[in-house]
Amino acid sequence: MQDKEITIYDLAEKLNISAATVSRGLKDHPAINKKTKKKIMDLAAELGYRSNKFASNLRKQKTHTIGVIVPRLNSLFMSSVISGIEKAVNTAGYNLIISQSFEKEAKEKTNATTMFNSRVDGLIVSLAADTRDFSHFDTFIKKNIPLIFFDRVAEDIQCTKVLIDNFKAGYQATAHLIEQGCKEILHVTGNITRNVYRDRFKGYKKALADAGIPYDPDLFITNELTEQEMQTAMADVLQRDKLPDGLFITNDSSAAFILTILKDAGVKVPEDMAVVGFNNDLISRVTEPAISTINYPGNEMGENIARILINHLDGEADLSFTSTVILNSELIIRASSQRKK
Amino acid sequence: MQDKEITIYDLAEKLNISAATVSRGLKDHPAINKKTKKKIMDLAAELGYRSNKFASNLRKQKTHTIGVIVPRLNSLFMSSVISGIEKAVNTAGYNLIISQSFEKEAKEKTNATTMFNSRVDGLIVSLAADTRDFSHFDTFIKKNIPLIFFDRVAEDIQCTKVLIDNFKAGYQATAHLIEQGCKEILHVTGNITRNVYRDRFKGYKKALADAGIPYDPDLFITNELTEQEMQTAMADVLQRDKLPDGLFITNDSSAAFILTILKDAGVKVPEDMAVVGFNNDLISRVTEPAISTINYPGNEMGENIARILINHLDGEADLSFTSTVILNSELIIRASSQRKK
DNA sequence: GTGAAAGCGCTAACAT
DNA sequence: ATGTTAGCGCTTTCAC
Repeated sequence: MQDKEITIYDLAEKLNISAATVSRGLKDHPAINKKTKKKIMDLAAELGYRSNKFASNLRKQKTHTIGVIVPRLNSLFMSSVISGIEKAVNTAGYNLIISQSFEKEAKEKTNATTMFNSRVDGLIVSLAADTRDFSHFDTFIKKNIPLIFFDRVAEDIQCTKVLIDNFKAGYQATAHLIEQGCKEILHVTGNITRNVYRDRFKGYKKALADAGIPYDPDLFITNELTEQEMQTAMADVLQRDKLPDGLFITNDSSAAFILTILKDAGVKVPEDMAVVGFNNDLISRVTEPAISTINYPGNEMGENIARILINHLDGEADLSFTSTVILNSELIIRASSQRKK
Repeated sequence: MQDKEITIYDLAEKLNISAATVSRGLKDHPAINKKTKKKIMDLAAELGYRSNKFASNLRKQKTHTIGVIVPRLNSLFMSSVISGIEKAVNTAGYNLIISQSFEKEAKEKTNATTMFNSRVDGLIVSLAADTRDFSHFDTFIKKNIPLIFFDRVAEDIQCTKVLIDNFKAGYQATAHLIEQGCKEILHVTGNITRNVYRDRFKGYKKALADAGIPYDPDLFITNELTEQEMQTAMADVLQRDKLPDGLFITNDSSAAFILTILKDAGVKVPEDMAVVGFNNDLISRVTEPAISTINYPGNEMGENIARILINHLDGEADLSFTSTVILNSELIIRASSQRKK
């Protein structure tokens, strides 16, 4: 440390007032004289005073920190959610700690522990692909630390959830493929114990049913969504006698990757197979053909999440804390699925 | 708060020892009897004790928190760097606060202030595209808070920098295009006040010079790398009488986007124009044709950065703190630039 | 409108 | 090997 850190005592001494008054003045306490306040503020600015959060948190037993655990940060969707959260949180004077589970339950658990030990005032989570056990959230619930899930939610935990209507999105994507003349629609998705995948799958099945197309289990592939597994799964599909004529794939990166596999196999998109992805990541726009996809309001979702949490923390909206917020999503039609003019 | 929070005093009382002993036992102090340690540990686990970081930080005047400011998190490169940093930092018992500047100097400044007020023990930065003024880092330097830049570095600030040899990478990319028969190579890049872009540009010019090709300013485009600007810039290029026959583009997303523009304009890649990108993001592999690119070791970079910082903080390596670490990069040749078998 | 004083939970110098 | 003690900087109750 170069310059010594300035404390409220230093300010108090120089102004010949008490530390208590300085403390109050700094946070605009109503009982303090305007002039005194101004003197305090000015001196603080001049001396480069910064409040010591540790002392303050220690005293107040509140950290003004919010934790976020997400599977990964490398999608447009996630970064817009985070950006939305950050915006709302910053303006409310809270800090953010972000960590990634890399789709692993084990990492999610240690992340949750770290968050707990950092005494976050609230926790925002989108679950890892392989999380089956939710006991790492028990400590939060027990201590009444508010918990919000978004996108990939834990359905058995009673708390606020913010997500899109995955059933509807799955339905729309599938209905669109049917409308384009597809009859054998392959659905490639993640593990359906996770709500997002299960609901999309339900929407897919309902759209088939509504169109009088029987559901064929051979046209349903679920895996960990890695390139490796996509490769294997598609190799298998492409060896079948009867190829599917439509693909509904649960995320754009996988859809883009599968497009390269189809290309290598000489399958024409959309003529032989029409393709719909999910997320509206940049990647869906640069492939040849561009991929039809479901667009989700990441930023809006982030801001919503943060606002709900902060209102709760600031004690303004205790009541509606265990609600579910559904945001709109939309189908964006591009060349990969467009067969009719 | 539900259950009251357990403190070392609670543990001390139940075990009939002093709080100091508990404190020492908890951190495995060598002078404490093994049996006592075990008793302490066991009781702590049983009662769900968690150390109060605020008290500890307040006392130790150290936060064990490291701040990271990056332009954006949505590239494979950035997420691997972060992942590398997180890994190294976690194992060393430090926490991480991550924030994004979204390529804006203003946001970078407020982020830096937040980090400063959160009293991070060290700060890791990759600069926003439009940062010209570096005064927001002065406070860190003045207070001797270690600062590390990576990738997009501030050259005038004396501190550790971790990056790749952008000159070499730019040279390789350009030389490769020349080797493929390109004579009119357009270089599209960011503002060359930023080291990464300037050095790539220098490499580009050197490769041209070495091949006896004169540098043509019309074949050099610098902008903010947004889709909008790419669109405008390429529209201009495509109207020229003499089109370039090679493109060296400073990042894969832009390269992928430009590929779509070329496609719309009926330009064949690589026949009419050979294309090389930068970063080896997933996106470079899914376009048609796949994009040749420069691969950078994101994870390795992250781990390096974190280790250097932590060694410094833990007082193990004070000396070499103002060094520059150059990591290897490599050219990956794909279809977008391959004209000769 | 302002001050005095206690205490948040932990650590470390010093003592034993 | 363990205990005593003081203090990190802030907030807040209770005085006046």
